[in-house]
Amino acid sequence: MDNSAQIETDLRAEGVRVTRQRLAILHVLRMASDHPRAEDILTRAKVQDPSVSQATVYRTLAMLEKAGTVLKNEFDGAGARYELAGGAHHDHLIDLDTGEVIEFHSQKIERLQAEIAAELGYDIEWHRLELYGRRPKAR
Amino acid sequence: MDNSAQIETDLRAEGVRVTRQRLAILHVLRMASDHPRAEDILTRAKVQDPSVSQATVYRTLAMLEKAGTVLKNEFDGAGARYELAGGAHHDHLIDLDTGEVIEFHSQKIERLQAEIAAELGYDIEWHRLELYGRRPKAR
DNA sequence: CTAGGTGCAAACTCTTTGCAGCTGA
DNA sequence: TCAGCTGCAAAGAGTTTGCACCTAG
Repeated sequence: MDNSAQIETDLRAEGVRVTRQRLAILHVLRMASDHPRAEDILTRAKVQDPSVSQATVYRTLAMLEKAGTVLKNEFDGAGARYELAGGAHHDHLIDLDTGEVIEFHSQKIERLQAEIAAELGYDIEWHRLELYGRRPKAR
Repeated sequence: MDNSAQIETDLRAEGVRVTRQRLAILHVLRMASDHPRAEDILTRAKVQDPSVSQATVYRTLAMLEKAGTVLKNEFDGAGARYELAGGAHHDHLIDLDTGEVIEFHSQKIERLQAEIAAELGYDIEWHRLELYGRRPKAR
């Protein structure tokens, strides 16, 4: 079954207009295998639609984030990095040498987090787990 | 034994000058039970020494961070928040209603993180774990 | 047709930096 | 003494916003 246009359908259902610019930005996010910054998204979106502006990229990303369609990450404090929320929840491992971002998931850690929060009297709404490491040099 | 001036001693040993401004900033960090932002630190430091400037706060925090004396956190993307590194390692639970930051530590989670990284072929250098939650309403 | 979206450029927030004068060791 | 530190103010980086025009539905 083809659900590649599901996001657009959902947006329309919420009364959000599906514009050329938004389609270009969504296309970029769908194609991205990295976690691009706003600037990267702008550059790539302009390929498909040169009229896209920086302001629209930021406004669209904010809109999609609020809608739960995209996730905003702040890995290194040098500007946010975005990804489509589509798949299963995951955390990130950032390679300190290459900057590469690896996604992973651990049900055990998720469970432990919930337990710890419960002990402190809290319900977790969301969380952020980032591991920063290096691939040991082969010798 | 009194080691309240250990940081100053260490800094001097590294050839770093212990100035009035730096003492004021260190004092603020030692007194803080919250995780103040640069702006808060400036305001509080000015009480003890009105000559402290914004530039010096940022320069001193950067210096202390590099020295491993302070930890820089970026909880909400609205400016970094600092704390003295002195104690044991811990992670943070942020109360979404009050903004309060609670520190916690779990040896189990630390261990799991290392295991996961190892499976992916990495050694963890450092990590960031933040839980965002709410205290369930009593009923 | 018209409410919502857009480009442009200016404004904002947080942080960094160049420079000339100051000061701790 | 004098290298390192400081305040000031200007510059940067990333993001947000006001406004007049545009366009999807």
